[in-house]
Formats: sequence, C-alpha cells, structure tokens
Amino acid sequence: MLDLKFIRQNQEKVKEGLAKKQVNIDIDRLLALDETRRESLQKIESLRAEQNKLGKEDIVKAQGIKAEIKSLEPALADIEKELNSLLRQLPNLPLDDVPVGKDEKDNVVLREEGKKPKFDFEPKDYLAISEKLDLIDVKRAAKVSGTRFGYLKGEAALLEFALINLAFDVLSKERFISVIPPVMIKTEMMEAMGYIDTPEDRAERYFLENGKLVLVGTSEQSIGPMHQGEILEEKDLPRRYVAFSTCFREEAGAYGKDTKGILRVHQFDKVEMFTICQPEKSQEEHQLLLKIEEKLMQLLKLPYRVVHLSSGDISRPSASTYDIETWLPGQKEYRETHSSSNCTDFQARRLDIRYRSKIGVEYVHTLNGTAFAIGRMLIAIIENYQQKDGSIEVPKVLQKYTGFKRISRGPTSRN
RNA sequence: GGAGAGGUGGCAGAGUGGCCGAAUGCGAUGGUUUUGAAAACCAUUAGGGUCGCAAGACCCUCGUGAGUUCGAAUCUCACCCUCUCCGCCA
Repeated sequence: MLDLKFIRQNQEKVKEGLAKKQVNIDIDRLLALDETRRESLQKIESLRAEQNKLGKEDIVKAQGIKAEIKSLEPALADIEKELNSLLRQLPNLPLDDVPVGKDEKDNVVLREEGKKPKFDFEPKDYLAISEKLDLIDVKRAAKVSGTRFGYLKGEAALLEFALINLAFDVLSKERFISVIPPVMIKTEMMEAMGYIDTPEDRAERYFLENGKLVLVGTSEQSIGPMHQGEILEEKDLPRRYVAFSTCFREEAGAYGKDTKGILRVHQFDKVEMFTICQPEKSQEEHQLLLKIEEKLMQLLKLPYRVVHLSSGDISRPSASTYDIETWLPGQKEYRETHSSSNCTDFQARRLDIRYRSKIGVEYVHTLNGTAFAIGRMLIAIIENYQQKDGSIEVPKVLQKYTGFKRISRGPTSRN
C-alpha cells in the first residue's frame, strides 16, 4: 500500500511510477475521493466535538447532534470504501534505478559469473539424466497427483537435504534466524503481503475449503506476517530470517509453459531469506541478499548471471527485483533460480509493522530473497555436473552433507 | 471435539456507565548527584487521523466488528485469539 499523503503530495511521481509498472489506475479519482473524505470528516468531527462538550448538560440538543452525525456517516463510509479499494489496487512503485520496460524482454543483465562447464560430449537435459538414474519420477506423480508434480527419489532426495543444510549453515553464520513456518496462513495475511489483490494473483493461490486459510507460494508470505501489528525497537533491526518451507503454486497463467519435468511445479521446497530493516538501509540490505545468493551459487560452482528486472516485470509488492539465472547446459539457456526483492514499506504498511527510532515511529522496509529453490537447484546441479558416463558428480561443498560424491547406477539403483 | 477462564499502553497489572486514553509497578529516555558507575531523586514516555507555516486545537482507538446510550474499557450480540481441564492424535 502506498501512503495517501505521499500520493497527495507527489501526484505526478505516482502516476509515472504506475505507468512504469504497466498499471492503469485513476489517480485523479482517488484524489477527488480523498478530498471529499476530508471535507466530510471535518464536518463530522466538529459535530462530535460539540457533542462531547455538551455532556449531560443538554441531553435534547445532544440527541439532535447524534442524529445529525448518524445521517452523515453512511456517505463517508461509502467514500472510504471506494478510496480504500483504489488504494489496495495500487502496486508498489519502482525505485529510480529500476530499468524501465514492459516485460521480461526489457530486463537488464548486469553480469555473468562462473565458468560454464565444457563437455566433450553432447550434454543432456536433466530429465533424460535423472530418468536413467531414477532420481525424478514425474510419470508416477502424474498418476497420483496430476501434472506438474514430481517424486524426488534416492540421491535426489538426499541432495535436497544437503542443499538445505548448506543454506542454513551459511545463513546462520550471517546471523539469520532459522525458521520453519506454517505453510497455511490466513487469507487476510496473504492479502497484507500483497499477493491476492488482483484476479490473476488470486488464481495463483490454493485456497482451502474452509475459506479462511490459503497455502503459501513462498515462505515469505508466512514470515512477513510474523511481526504484523508490531512496533519493533530500532536496536533489533535488521531482523533477518531464513526459512525452509514447501511452496504451493497453481501456475494458472503458465499453461503450456515448462510443462515437462519439475522446472515449474505445483509444489516445491525452498529455503528463503526474509529481512526487516530501517528504510534508509533497505537498498544496502537488498545488495546483501543478492551477495548471499551469489555466494551460495559460487560455493556450488554453478555458472549464473544477475538480472535486474524491468519495471513491468516485477511483482506488485516489489520496488526492485534482481533475479539470478543459472546456466543449464542441457537446455543451453539461463533459467531463473533465485529472486530477491526490496518491497520497501509496501508490505509493512498493510501489515502495520513499524519501528521506534529516536525521531519517532516509522514503517519498516521488508525484503526477501531465495537461498535455494530446491527443484531448480537440482536441475542446475544435474545438468552442470553430468559426466560422460551418465553419472552426476556431487558438488564438493555438498559432499560432506550427502556422504556420497557421485550419483551413478550401481548398488544404489532402485525400482 | 466437549467444559471453563480470559484478551487493557514496551511489559506486568488496576479499572463494571460520565471524574478514564486509562491508577500503580517495572522498563526506556533525558536531567540532578558522582572521578566513573550503581543507588537515589526529578521529568518525559501509546498509536493513528483532521485542521494549521507553526505553536497547538480537535476527533478516533482498551482483541475485531456491529449494537444499546446524550455518554461505553465497563452493558448486548457476533467473530478472532490465548490459557486451563477432558477426549483424540504424530
């Protein structure tokens, strides 16, 4: 949510920002409503003041004022309803350094890092490799759950635990607080996080039958509301969390896209970072999250590139987003594996998370970033670490967690 | 799932129709004292909104929402949450 006062005082800036985000909302209508609201409010408040002053001195007159207030209130309520609904529809505005553009085609590649592996054979696609080694079973998953599901089996399952352990080890050292959060949250919390404001957004969520709960699409949605309604002390900031959770996504807008394998599935596990900080520190914090993501990639020795998303491609709550795309030699392209966003005070306003500084009480900024999205990391590891003989080498940093160095057919093969 | 108790400021806790945005204690902040600290003492200390250049004035908020009343933390209803006991259960 944007600050109404800010909108009032920066009309052109807001309109510009909305245009950059490819969103069309009538700001003039919003401002007109705001104007009427304040007029109406003044009238009602002065009546109330009069009523309060009267006390029990003139009960008949007080009754008259009461009736008058009652007659004015419905109009105000209507105005506020429309005003709030308009306010809710506004996305966060992009920061100044965000590349202006329509969609993902306008994203800007900032840099490429790591060495792409060289093969003296034609590298295979992760599905082909993992089918042979019986690591990923999408056929049986389709039988049991439908399309866009998968079973991770054998070493793939163990590799997931290794990745989780690596992420938690690295992030604990950075003083992140480890969390395993609920994956079902109240719809009002999902709303406060800014993920069900539009019909398209709603279609992406799994709402539970009881109507009160919704499955998270990322643990960010569960961690953010932890501090809902709280006023934090400045000395407790930044507050950094690392959370592991399963994530659930309808992938409603993705018909026909990435239908094979486990690149885009309804359910996957993810280690996610979420931090809360002072407004003036959020850009720096965003760089920290990105740096940690890159560090994790470097530990795995995976080739990747960093992309600054264009204004038209970033999510509603975000003011600036960097993606990390990892090189997949089997598919000969970079695919998104990480995403980190600075949501500034957008979520904090709706969640009502503030902090107390010397100057006063102010809204915090919230940020989130992927540590590891497990499925996609498995894909990246399998394709980058594949060997000529069809086996997969385990990245060195993970070996101490897995206990094995190579995944190949042999005594471990299963049915 | 059944029975009972309860939700008040940063925390603890009083308050059962106007004198209450709210006693008291703790904490926090500033000050006095001290070589420094502690202790003691003094002062300040909820959030939001409207108007205003400002000083300030006024309005709203005691889990949430509706209601009764000239007037609600206090009475009524609904909902949410927490705790205790019983049942069930990984």
